[in-house]
Amino acid sequence: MLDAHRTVNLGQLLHQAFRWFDEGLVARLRSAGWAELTRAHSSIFAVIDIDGTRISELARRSGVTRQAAHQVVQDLVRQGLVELQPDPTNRSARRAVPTASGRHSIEMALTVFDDLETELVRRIGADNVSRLRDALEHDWGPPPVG
Amino acid sequence: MLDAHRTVNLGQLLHQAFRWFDEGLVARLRSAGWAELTRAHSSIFAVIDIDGTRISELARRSGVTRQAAHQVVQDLVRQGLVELQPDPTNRSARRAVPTASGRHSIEMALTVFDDLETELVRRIGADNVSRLRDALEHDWGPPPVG
DNA sequence: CCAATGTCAGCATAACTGACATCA
DNA sequence: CTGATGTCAGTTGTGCTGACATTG
Repeated sequence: MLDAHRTVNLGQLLHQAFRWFDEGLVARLRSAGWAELTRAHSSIFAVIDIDGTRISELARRSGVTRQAAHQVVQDLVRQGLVELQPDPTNRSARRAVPTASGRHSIEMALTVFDDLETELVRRIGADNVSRLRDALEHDWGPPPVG
Repeated sequence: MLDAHRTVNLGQLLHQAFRWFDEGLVARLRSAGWAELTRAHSSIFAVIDIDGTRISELARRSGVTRQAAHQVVQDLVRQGLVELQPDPTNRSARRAVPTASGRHSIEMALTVFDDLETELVRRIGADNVSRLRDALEHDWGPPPVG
């Protein structure tokens, strides 16, 4: 019973599943020409709006600090995938807005997401995938700390 | 349709779910006295056998390089949680074996895993959790690269 | 005065690649 | 000779905390 690796825990399983998607995404986008793609880039790109999003909002959505999101956005700017524009509603804020090239990359990424999910359906069945989605889309609330 | 954050993808959902478990685990083990615990430690501990495991095998199970696993094992040795013993079947190999203190930590971790899963059942229901498990325990195969 | 935002700097963690010695 | 294993060294990626200026 103490044999930890035999009793596979849910956290472990979720990690493996996440990596399945992450590796698939990065591998395909790289081979499609996005050479400098890393996980940090894709995780920001996964939550950006087509018409632009504040850095602090990107941080909240992707679950990292403002400073970490800032760094990734600066790199995406360097790669020509997003532009920083002033936020008309707040002069202390700026919006990260995808460029034409960035929008093209987002389209690619969304296509890859679909492909990966389709491939998963082929491998474990549509029922399992939809049940997986159902469970994950529930509100789990914050991780229990106490 | 290009609004990426509205169409939440499975990879994103899996990442959030993994972090739910990971943060819960680390928070509880830390407050139970394991001060130096990090994700790297727990991910190795999650796959070690009670009677010892080769470093290269730990690497394969946890999905990192031999060198990365080596580093974490060295740190676990420093913390007195595992010992390195010669492998009787192969003189170029060594087994990382949990100490008494290490076995105690593994027991704690397994208890926390159970608690977290129980808490999740309370939040999203037993049906959802068991369906989640079912889907994740299928063999997904390697991430599609081509 | 306070809260949110963006930014700069420094630091810690974690995993990587490369290289090499040992052993089956 | 080849392949697996362990190890050392160097490097990169990633996110963190702290601090500060600006804006609402």
